[in-house]
Amino acid sequence: MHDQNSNAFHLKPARLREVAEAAGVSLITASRALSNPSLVSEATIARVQQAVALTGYIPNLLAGGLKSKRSLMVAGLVPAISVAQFLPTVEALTSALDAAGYQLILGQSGYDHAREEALLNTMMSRRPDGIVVTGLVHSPAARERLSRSGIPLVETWDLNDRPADMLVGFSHQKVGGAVAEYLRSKGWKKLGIATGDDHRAMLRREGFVTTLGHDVPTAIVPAPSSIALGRRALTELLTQEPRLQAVCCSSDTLAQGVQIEAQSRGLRIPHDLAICGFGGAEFAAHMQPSLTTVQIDGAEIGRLAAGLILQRCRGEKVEHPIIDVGFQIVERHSTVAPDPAHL
Amino acid sequence: MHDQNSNAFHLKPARLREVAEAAGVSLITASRALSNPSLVSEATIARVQQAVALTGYIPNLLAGGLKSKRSLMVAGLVPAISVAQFLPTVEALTSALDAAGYQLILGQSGYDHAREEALLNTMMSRRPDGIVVTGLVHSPAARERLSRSGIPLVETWDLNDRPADMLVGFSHQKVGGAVAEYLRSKGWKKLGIATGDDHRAMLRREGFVTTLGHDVPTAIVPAPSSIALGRRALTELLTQEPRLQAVCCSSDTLAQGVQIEAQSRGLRIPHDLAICGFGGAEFAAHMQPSLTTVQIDGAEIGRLAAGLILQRCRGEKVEHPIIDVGFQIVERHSTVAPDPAHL
DNA sequence: GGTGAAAATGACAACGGTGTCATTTCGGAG
DNA sequence: CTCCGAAATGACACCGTTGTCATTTTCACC
Repeated sequence: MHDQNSNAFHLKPARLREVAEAAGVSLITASRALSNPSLVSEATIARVQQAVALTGYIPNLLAGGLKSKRSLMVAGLVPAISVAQFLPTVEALTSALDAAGYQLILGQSGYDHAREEALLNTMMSRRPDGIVVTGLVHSPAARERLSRSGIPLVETWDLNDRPADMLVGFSHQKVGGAVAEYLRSKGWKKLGIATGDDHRAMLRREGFVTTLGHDVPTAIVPAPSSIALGRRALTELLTQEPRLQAVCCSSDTLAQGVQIEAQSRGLRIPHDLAICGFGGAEFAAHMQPSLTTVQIDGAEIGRLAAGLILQRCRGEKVEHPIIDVGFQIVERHSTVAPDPAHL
Repeated sequence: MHDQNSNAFHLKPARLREVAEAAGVSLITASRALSNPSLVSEATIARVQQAVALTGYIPNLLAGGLKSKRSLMVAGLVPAISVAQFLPTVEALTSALDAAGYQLILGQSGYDHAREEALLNTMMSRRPDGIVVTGLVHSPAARERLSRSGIPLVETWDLNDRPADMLVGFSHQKVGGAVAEYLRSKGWKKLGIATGDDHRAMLRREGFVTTLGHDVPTAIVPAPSSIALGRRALTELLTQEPRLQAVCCSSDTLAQGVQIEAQSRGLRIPHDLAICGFGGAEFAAHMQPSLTTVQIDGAEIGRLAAGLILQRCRGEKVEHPIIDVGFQIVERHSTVAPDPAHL
């Protein structure tokens, strides 16, 4: 066995017991030195840390979590990772949790309620210390299970008087209404709407239509949206209403597709067609002409959600379990008539 | 206590023991009925499943994983979630793992080697059944720890003769070289490069420069890239070389910024400036003019990575632990001279 | 020096499952 | 009817850590 030395490293990985032995303390003292140092003397902490380095010890959070009932994991559910809207939220959520020693387990519910329910069950079997979902939890059975489990839950990107637990979002109806009023205030008369078929987009459409007080040309495309779907949507809208003046889109990507299709038809924007997006994507500001959009602070939603979960994990009382982060219409060239006289 | 009944649900959640009692079988039989049904009679399985429904049992994967040494989790590391390039990979990875009953724990290493190392340690303490990183594992200490741990590891989005364990990727040097040759073959002479400062982008640049055989105007911007950084990069390149004819960009987003800046300066694309992106983003096809880019099948990388991990988890031997998924230059209008005479 | 409270440490059991090996049941062959 | 192997079930210990309670040590103060 010429390589007996190197093989020594292939022995069973060190457990806390080995660390404790190496440090000359009891198992439980070693445990505290690592996870609750305030209970242990400085000298002992140092010895234990030295022993950790020596043995190459890697804690086992499965074992720790089992006993302590703190898994230090938070489950996060998004419809699909590729939905750009939610990225800043997921990113901020991951960062904020990580800073507190928590990690995110990611799940894709795929805009499917049955899938969402199954995924929540799977997630719950990991005993996460919190769950963050984008959108509301739709399945009543899942809501019931979640509330029974006592796991802190944050619903995001939506608003509701009676959330399952906590909530960080904004009112999609209000967004739709605000866009309708905004476009009308700019003098556009023949309005249309191009929208994905997901729940939240439908709420915005509802607000849009309700505020206008009458039905409008509508193109509904399957979520998630894409440039190609945006092009198709405008084609459909123009079939419904050739004299269309403005389009409200359920995402910036869709709006981009609408604009590309419009330009390829020789329509001048906004003179012949005004466009409003949703989401506040970076590229919206750089489009030619730049795109008016509804800005949502997705990162803030993620941070706030993490904050709520962490507060609960620390056992603190959450004063405001419902947070409305609002929204903001960012006016750009795509909706500002260069020559109001044409109206 | 008018609601004693409903309070009954707030009792401690059911454990497998309670399920077994309700089903009239032993604890261990209940365990097998759920996790290894082939060992249990049909009738018993049915009774256990009924008992599960009755008690509202939710398994505890922390406990199961502790004993069985299968956590059913895979750790995934990306530099940042917002990096669009990796999204299809993460999405496909999540889906493929989910189909096999595994979930992904997500971590953001933030282009920082120290952070990467710390994050890998944290991840390892969760005893994942596999680890997938985008890019190579850079820290030697982390590589050492990982290989000692025996956790299946897949490095992605890069290529290397001696991966830490397994690898799914492609050669960035070759990409750089291929783009250089392609642009030269199209007749462009004064080439420049706009690139993020991350490791892989630098490798592409190396391939680009090596193939050309001489230094070129270079604008290096901090990762992650953005449209704004693309605009700035072109400004810098034009300062270095006012007669610049073509720009190789390290991402489609950067290329978009370069194009916007070029157009705002009145440069015609590709007549006055050719642009090549990287990543195969959807919007590249829809830009005006459409953007030539290097297409990578990110989703395939994710699927293959999941496949390798799962093979290892099943104890199968992996025949080809190094997979080169290659790349493809997608030619579009941004690099095809409408009038070769101008050259 | 004695006293008491706080700080530091330790012993033991337990968290909720599954691996391992032992035992029982069952069905078909002789 | 007996016997044997496979199928089905069961008993027990154990995975690696932490909660709980008990014990020892330290130290300020009278």
